[in-house]
Amino acid sequence: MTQQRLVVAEALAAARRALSAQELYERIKRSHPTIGRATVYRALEAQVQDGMASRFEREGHEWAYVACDPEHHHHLVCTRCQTVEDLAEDVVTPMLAAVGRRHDFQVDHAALDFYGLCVRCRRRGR
Amino acid sequence: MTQQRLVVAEALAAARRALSAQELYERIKRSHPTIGRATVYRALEAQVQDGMASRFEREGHEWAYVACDPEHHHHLVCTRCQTVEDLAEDVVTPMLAAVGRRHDFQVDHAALDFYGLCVRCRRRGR
DNA sequence: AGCGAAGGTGAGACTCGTTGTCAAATACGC
DNA sequence: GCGTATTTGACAACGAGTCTCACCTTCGCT
Repeated sequence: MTQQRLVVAEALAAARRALSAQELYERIKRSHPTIGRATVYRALEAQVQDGMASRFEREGHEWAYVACDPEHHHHLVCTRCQTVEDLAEDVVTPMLAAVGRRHDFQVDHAALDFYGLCVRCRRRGR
Repeated sequence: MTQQRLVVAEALAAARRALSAQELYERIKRSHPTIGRATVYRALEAQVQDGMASRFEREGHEWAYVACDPEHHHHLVCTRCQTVEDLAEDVVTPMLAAVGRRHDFQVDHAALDFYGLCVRCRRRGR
């Protein structure tokens, strides 16, 4: 665990919302001007690998990353403010079971992302 | 609806498994050598837009496309043979409801992809 | 059918997010 | 502390996807 990996992890965690690699790189550069772009990309990749972050699709062919604790890999993404909420594990487990039961399929892992409006944006919206 | 869009749609449907845009382009070029790369990409994009295909992440930063009827947007992807199965709608609906109930979140749409082994590969595997 | 507008196509240049390379710097086991 | 393995930063390279533009289809309208 190096200094830079920490910085990247912290920056992502601090954002508390979905960021593309590029956006994150630019943010970090403000406080750590010497950091290399490749370093940020590599750190993100490593985080995804280790389950400390996860990646999903954003509008229009773009990857976005969010920090997440290793237990929660599924998300509620607010399409207005880009805030990301973890999906409670106790909702996921029955889902996986249901899928395995209904189809004859051995689920290894899943990517469950729900897009919509969070409470705040919904209230503010109208 | 043009000739080329049809060709792309048919090629994707015929594959019956997940293909990257590049792979699909190369397949189509075998039978239609004059087709342009951009055309295939644009056709795929249009199909995703219209709900005739959908896109998800494959191992290691790659997009993959599958044909699907407009009703079924969620998939079971076999990580061995890349076959894609539609997720039954009657499993999805309760999921969305459960999420909306558990979290105070207005789900607009969701990307639900389950990865694992299909029956065939599981049987053949061991 | 014939016309005209609107939009799609093909070829290739181009963009830009991401990855590879390599010498220097840093982390970690002993 | 000491040596090795790994990571870093700078930049070059790569490549999937996009843009451009002249030409060609499609389709509504008459």
